[in-house]
Amino acid sequence: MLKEAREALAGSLEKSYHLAAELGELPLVSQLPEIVLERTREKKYGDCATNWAMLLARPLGLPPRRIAETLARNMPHTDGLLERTEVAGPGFVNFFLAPGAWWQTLRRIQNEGSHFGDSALGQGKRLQIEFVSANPTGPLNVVNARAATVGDVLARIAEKSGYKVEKEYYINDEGSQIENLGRSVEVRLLELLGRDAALGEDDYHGEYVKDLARQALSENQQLAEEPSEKGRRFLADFALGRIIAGQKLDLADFGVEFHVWFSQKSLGDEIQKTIDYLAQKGYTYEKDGAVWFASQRFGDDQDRVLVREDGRPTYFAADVTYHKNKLDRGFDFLINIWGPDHHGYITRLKAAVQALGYPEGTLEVILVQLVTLVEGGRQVRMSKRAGKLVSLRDLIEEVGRDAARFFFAMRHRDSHLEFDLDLARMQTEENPLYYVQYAHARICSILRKGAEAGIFLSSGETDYSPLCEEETLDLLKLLSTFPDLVQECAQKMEPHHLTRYAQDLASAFHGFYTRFRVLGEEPPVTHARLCLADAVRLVLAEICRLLGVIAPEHM
RNA sequence: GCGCCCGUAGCUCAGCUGGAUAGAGCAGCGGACUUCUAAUCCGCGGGUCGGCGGUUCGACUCCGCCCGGGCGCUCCA
Repeated sequence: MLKEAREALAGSLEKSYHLAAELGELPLVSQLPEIVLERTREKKYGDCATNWAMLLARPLGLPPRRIAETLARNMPHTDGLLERTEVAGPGFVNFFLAPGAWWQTLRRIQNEGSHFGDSALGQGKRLQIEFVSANPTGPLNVVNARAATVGDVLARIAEKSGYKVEKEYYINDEGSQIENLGRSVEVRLLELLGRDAALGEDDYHGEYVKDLARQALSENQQLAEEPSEKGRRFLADFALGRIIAGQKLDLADFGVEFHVWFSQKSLGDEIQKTIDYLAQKGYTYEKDGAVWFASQRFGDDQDRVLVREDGRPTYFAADVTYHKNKLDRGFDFLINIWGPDHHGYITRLKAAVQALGYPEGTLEVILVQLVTLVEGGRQVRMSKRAGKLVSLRDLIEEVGRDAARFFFAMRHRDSHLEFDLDLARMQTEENPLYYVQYAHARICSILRKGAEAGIFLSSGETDYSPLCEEETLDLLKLLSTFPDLVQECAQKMEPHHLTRYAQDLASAFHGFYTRFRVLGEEPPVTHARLCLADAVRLVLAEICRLLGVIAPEHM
């Protein structure tokens, strides 16, 4: 139900208490517990219920059921909102709303359109979400794809919830993994030239490295000469450029666009400045020839090295600098999305953000768990070392962008995700994505058929009173929970509720569709049902937009 | 050894800051197309919520201890 209706009910309940107190039916106390109206799980308990009487039992010194009965009896009339109240169980007050309460929802959706469900939760605060940020040493894989989906969907949800959102990708284009990449390409190049060379354990074994070597050679024939430092540098830069370009392209085809691609290399001397800044604040010290950050002061279980004995800054030092850079850009909140292998890293980075002078909670790190691919009832074996990973590109080609995104958004981000490739490929009812999309297409079809017959959505006031059957009201009730749902997703930073709701809404509509006709009824009935169908269409389309999948008009 | 995540129906998973008889999808079985798309709908079965204690009117949910699975505990990134 809508927030307005909830607030109205809570207000009436409090009035009821004061009325009862005036009549001497209940003792008067000054401190009242907060009224919480919760959705009921079962219809027989009404549309919503409150445990307020149970909370009042102690302060009033009366049995909760008696309080509940008194409150229910004294409920003032709430112009057309409430049908009746009941007292049940240990002292719940159950509210049964009148149809008019649900018709309000429809009016709202008609007025607000795709803005239905928008909120001011974020108060215009600037939020940056950094995600994927994979090493630029190979194509993006399925775990990156999951992170990409979660990050992108969360960004859309946050935007709808009143945040100003920027999406950013951090390119780790510096460090030993880049050296390894350059060497790996060089080995493959030497192989192409028929010379002796072998990959080391830390090198990249994937097929794409051979491709890179081939492309580099055709681009720069001088590479066929004796190996040189210059040639080596060319190879590393060439590979890096190609890989990053490939990642950008894959993500774009996956529907994920970043506002900023931030190069680690570009931090340059900011790293030293950041270390100096921390030193000046007294958060660093020297030990064993290294410079340490006193992260234990901020709850870390050990201090961390910023500058190695040999004078090179650690990756951590660069990361602290990067986060200082982000904060200097004026963001109010930072969200990082990482894989589970980085979780030991969270405390020290949060410590750094606090050391830089920002309150706890400025940085939140979300971990997205691993993905298992299943095909033909069997797990698809993947090995990073051997370079046998299913890439994001493969996934897009295999199951399509929409199915991949929907499936990645479907599970709680903290749970391992089993991705059934066969199911994702299916274009039948078993596939939840098609189930949802079909509901949308069906409604579009009704609207088209209506338009052909000269029946259009009325722009003015609609008489909703024909919408009174149980299934119809159920559909309306579900629609009215959408704003709460979006807020829940935003607050908990959990996108998966969205897919579940989409399935529920599609299911409710399919049921409605089977039971009732929209077109061909008496004009008032047809008009009212057309409004309802269109409202469902709008909400489904909005969910698809948030998920980044297509809401098809035909199927 | 320490820390984090997970353990719910045959399978994959929900379960909203503690609420009433724990839900959905898939798989299984049985029905429904002369009507706006049957890519759909309706019905049926299925559970010691990993285990044991604790907190309270009430626990899948909170706390403690175990069991099982995953991951992390570098002057690597």
